[in-house]
Amino acid sequence: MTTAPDSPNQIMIRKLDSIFVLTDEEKQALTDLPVQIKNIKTNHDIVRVGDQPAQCCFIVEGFTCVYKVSIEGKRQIMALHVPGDIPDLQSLHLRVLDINIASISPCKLGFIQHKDLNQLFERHPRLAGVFWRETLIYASIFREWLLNIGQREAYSRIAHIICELMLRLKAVGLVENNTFHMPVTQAEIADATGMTPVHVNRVFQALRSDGLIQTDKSRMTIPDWNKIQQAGEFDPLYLHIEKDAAS
Amino acid sequence: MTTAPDSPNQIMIRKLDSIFVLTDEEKQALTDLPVQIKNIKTNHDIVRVGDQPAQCCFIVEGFTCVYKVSIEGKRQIMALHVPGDIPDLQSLHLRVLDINIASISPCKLGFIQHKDLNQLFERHPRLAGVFWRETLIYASIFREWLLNIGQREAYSRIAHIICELMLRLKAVGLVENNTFHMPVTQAEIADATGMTPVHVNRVFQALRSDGLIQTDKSRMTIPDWNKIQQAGEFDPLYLHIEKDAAS
DNA sequence: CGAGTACTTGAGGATACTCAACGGTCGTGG
DNA sequence: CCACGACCGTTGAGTATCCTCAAGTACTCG
Repeated sequence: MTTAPDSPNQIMIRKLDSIFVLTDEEKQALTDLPVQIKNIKTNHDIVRVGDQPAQCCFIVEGFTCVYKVSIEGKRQIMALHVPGDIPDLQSLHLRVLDINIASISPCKLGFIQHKDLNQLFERHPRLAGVFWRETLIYASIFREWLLNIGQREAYSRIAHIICELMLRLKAVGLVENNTFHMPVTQAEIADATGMTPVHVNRVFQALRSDGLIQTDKSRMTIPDWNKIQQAGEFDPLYLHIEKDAAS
Repeated sequence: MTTAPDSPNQIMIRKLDSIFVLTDEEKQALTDLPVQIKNIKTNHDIVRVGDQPAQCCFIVEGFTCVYKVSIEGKRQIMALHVPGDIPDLQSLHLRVLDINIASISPCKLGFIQHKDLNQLFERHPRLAGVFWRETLIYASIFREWLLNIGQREAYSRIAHIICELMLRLKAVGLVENNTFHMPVTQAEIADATGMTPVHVNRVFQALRSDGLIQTDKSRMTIPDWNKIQQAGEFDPLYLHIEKDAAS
């Protein structure tokens, strides 16, 4: 009685439901949101600094990242986004974007008009709180990354980011047998952790030889969660996940 | 006809007005918010990881910081807050705090109950958007700090943080003749920039001898804005300030 | 099969850290 | 009024983590 189970909106609903349990009515309202689907290629800017979008997008498939480039030309990746995430939700209240968002893999995106979101919030005031909460969790992740980059050494830093991705993918049901698709290059990990690709590569080798990760192309397997969690000093409180999706 | 001009709420109103111009009616509603004032000493935790506060606070006087401690015992300061700021506004939608907030100078704080805020939002829906915007700007600052720590070298990093503080203080009218009160120790700057106090000290000496800053106790003077702005690669877009307060 | 991209390896070097000690200032109390 | 402790800032010497530069190897795709 609920809805088309394969509507692209479902992945976003699953994500939101993982951080704040939704009623059936709210899920229905979200399912009915008008959405425009677009496919984009790898390494394509979705929005750029200075843009003033009238819409935001959520990820149906693929990974995106938020980045800025320093005047010296160095790129910092500030966030990675996985299916279900809404990377530019902030544009709802910050009209002028101060960041770039790009795909780092082939992506399927769903675009929602701001006006449709605002209408939704009028009818379902609790949902405004859920979306607000979503933006606050992104802020919380930024803070954790600050701790990560500022205080942890390279080995823990990379272990931490892998732990985070695994839990976030698990929340939307994209982890099976401790294995998940992670289409992130070592160069991108480098830009996300404030390191060089060369050093990331060396740390990856150390993580592999210590049995913390197994990689095969872009598939990542975590043989021993406790071990990598400890290495990454990972405490999931900051993700504010309330409910894990069973996969 | 507005209100008691010296009510403690005014500093918060001035801050909010700087990021989203308020109507007189909205200012009045904010002035009427019930507030409890408390004075606290330096280096005192206001809230801690795991707390579930039913209120949030704004700063009337003094500076606070948001911090976390890694398992290795290293402290990362993720944000500095100045008068007018609402450091724990996120607690409105993230019930369990994942951060600590502490004073770094003697502070006067105003506490607002969550229920009073929610009531305010019901009567003035636009204000909910303003407070949401406020949390989004904090997120934007976190992102800029990521760029700062991840990609810039020590000299620019410290110049940048000084630029930011000056602009934020200017927005609430706390800068006179390019001089402002900055009660932040070098050890705190170190924890905020992911450096050691020793190295911060050396960079401060370089900044002084290059004529970018002048310090006298906790008073900071910026003789040449363009120079330090350039050194810090500082672009204020990310602060999303719409209106500067004249001092 | 060639070009592009990602990954890997080596050697040398620089930024920033660690450890340790000293000086200056301020508030407190005898 | 001076002595004391506490905190902050400063300086020096040695060092480690991570960077730079450079080249070479796999893999994928048209």
